[in-house]
Amino acid sequence: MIRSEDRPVCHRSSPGHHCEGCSVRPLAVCGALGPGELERLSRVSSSQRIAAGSCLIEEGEPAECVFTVLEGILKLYKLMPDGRRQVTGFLIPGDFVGLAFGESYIYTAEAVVEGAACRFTRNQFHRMMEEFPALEGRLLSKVSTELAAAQEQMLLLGRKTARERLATFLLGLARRMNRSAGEQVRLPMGRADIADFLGLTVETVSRTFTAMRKAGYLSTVDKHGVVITDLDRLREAAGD
Amino acid sequence: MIRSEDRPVCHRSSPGHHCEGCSVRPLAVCGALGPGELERLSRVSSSQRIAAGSCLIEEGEPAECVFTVLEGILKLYKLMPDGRRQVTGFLIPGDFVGLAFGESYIYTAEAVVEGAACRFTRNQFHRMMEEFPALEGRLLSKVSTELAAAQEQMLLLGRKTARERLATFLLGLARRMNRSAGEQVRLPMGRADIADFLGLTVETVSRTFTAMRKAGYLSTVDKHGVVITDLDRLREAAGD
DNA sequence: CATTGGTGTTGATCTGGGTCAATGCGGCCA
DNA sequence: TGGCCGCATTGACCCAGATCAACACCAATG
Repeated sequence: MIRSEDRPVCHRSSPGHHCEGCSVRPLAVCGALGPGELERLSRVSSSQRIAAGSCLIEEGEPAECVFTVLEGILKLYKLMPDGRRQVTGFLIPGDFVGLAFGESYIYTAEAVVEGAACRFTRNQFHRMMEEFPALEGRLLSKVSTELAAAQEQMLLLGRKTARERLATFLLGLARRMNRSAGEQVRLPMGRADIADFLGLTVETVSRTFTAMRKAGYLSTVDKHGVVITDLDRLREAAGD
Repeated sequence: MIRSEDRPVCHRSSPGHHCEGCSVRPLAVCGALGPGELERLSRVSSSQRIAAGSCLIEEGEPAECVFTVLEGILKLYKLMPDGRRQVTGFLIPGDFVGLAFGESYIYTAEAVVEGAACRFTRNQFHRMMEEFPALEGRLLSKVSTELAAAQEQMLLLGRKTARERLATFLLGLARRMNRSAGEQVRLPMGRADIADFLGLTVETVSRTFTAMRKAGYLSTVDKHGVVITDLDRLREAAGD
């Protein structure tokens, strides 16, 4: 296991950037704002690169900032004292990070691949929400979507078999990445991350991939590429 | 298993009620509003009783209304086609029900014991939120809290042992009901509901209760009462 | 080009919790 | 007062997935 002192550190860049030209804005909470408001937003935000394997925020640390993912993939996870880990989700550009009701972050957000995020202090973001209720509305909608996904994941973790879990995961990923059957789905995360997301071990994930390959549901390209070759049967294997 | 056609039906009462006098308001989203605004709210809401075992909303049904729990306990759950069930949470007075981004409810809300709820149509509630952003703020805060609880539950379902799950559940319940060690915690739900919440079977829940009783962590009063007799060891058993 | 370390796969074995089945135990109604 | 009926508990056995161990496959490094 990688401990925090082994991980690369986030590089913090200067705030000289422009929200108007931001390509993820339509996807993000900031999509709620008009041109004049974006000017205000630009002044209170700053972008930063995130090296692969580095943590944007860490569970238990004081929650001072919130972020919008600009680029890359992040994984969110919680740890138990003995090292058991549960990945609670993967974030893609446009997603919001850092919601913490209380003083501290309740999960760690670690970059799976190199990326970037847009940072606000919680205070400034709060002020922006008070000033522009549309921002709060967008955030509510984002958080609600996340809650729905979390409930779906509880069903997966509480009641699905290993095969159903992996099938559900792959279908969800394909849908989220707008891939249809036949197209390649990229899995930027490693087997350990998938296992910790699905509540399984790496061995079981690996065996289940092999079983699905043999059953003809899918083929794997290299260790990060999957092609769904029989969508119906994969759907059936997902069980719901 | 109880199918919907066997269940009692919700009784719908008239809208003649007053938000000002509402005892759960301080806990609920409506706590955001002032006296004049409550007058408006009274006009678009109506209260209804919920018989034990009846469903306030059902997974897959068109999502027309949202609710605040006034009284009683509800369980939220999702079903798989073959009947496997995951309880995603229990609601107490002040909690909000019915968030559904999309056309349909994504879970069923069923009364564990007889209770009551305050109903709004989604449209009217939306209009109220646009008019009074503070309402949206309170809802965001409620939903964020629920999301945090859902992430905690993912850790439980994905990574904890049966003993850890039950210990975590009991500690959470005691905290939520403001009970300290030595006081009785009431479990209005049956073993099947607990099992479906913790991703276990009734047999395992029962065996784990027995093991904890024998180990001296707790004693059971009747089948719905639990007294935590050794808080430290129960905390230790929760593992985190 | 050999070496090493990180990641994935496969095999053998073990076990926590599931499954199946019997029994206990009130509460309720006739 | 006895006979259900709906839970909860307990016991015996089983199995999906965990654990432990070996090995394969690069990519990076000297």
